[in-house]
Amino acid sequence: MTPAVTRRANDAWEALLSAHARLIKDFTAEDIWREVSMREYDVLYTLSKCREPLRIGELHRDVLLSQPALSRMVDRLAERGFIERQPDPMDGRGVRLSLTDTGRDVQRRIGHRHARGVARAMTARLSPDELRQLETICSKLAH
Amino acid sequence: MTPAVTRRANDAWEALLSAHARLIKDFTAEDIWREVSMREYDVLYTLSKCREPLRIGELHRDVLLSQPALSRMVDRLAERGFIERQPDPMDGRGVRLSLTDTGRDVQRRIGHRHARGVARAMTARLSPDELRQLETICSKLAH
DNA sequence: TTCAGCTCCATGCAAACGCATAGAGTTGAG
DNA sequence: CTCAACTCTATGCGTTTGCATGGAGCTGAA
Repeated sequence: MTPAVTRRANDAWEALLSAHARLIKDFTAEDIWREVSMREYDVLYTLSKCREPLRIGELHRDVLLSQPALSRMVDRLAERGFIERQPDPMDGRGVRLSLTDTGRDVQRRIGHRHARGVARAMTARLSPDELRQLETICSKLAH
Repeated sequence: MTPAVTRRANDAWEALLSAHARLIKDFTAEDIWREVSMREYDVLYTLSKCREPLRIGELHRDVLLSQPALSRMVDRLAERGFIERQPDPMDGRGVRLSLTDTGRDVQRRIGHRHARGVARAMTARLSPDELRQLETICSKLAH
């Protein structure tokens, strides 16, 4: 690997990091996180994408939290009536998580408002073509 | 804004978020964070880029931490001898931060190893052209 | 010059985090 | 069948975080 490519890779990572930080700050500043924090929303959103109940371990692959932190967040969200924990009939160690009706409702409501903020921020800075490129490239990075 | 563009914007953001989470996890797993955590490194790195001492407020623009959290992280890093706080002669409220020699040394050492990990991860998934596109697009998002 | 309003950083405090580890359940070699 | 090794989730504990706020210093209109 040439020094030039190494340099380019690091510049790209630094830019990604800056973009992420900037956008997270912008989105956090939006006044829609009264019911759930952005991190909690992330969990609800991930669950909303799956028809079948998710194991905590599977959820952990998508969420940037340690397993214990995620376990406790699930505690709180269950306590508040947003998600439901059920023992996994296939595996006595496991837990199956699903949204409650309330949880699904909250996710949809917050999600709708959040999505508008995301669209506003992204389209203000990028062309449709750039949006497509970004998604393609980031998808490669994620897998 | 058409629904299709809104959709595209949200897909791009979701991909960016996934890529970020995945890479952060990968980099965190690297065995180079004995002396400083990745978040602490981020502060040292930001300071290393600036010739003149930085104000905490300026640092705060680059780092994804609340102002109080950053203030305390600076405390700890100063306590450990990595950075130096000096009163700002121009502004009695302000503090000017700079790396100590030790801090600069640690930043360089960790930075070198980290950069190799970054290059490895990024070039394994993206072509040089994609790296360039990613940097261009993310730079637009960051400003 | 004064002082109300602002900016900057630090601190009190409760919530949330990560690391290490425990406990319960699964799996596969013998 | 047995049991050592492994997987999955939860818990103990010290650290770090964010929110609310405090105190000191700046600034500009009166």
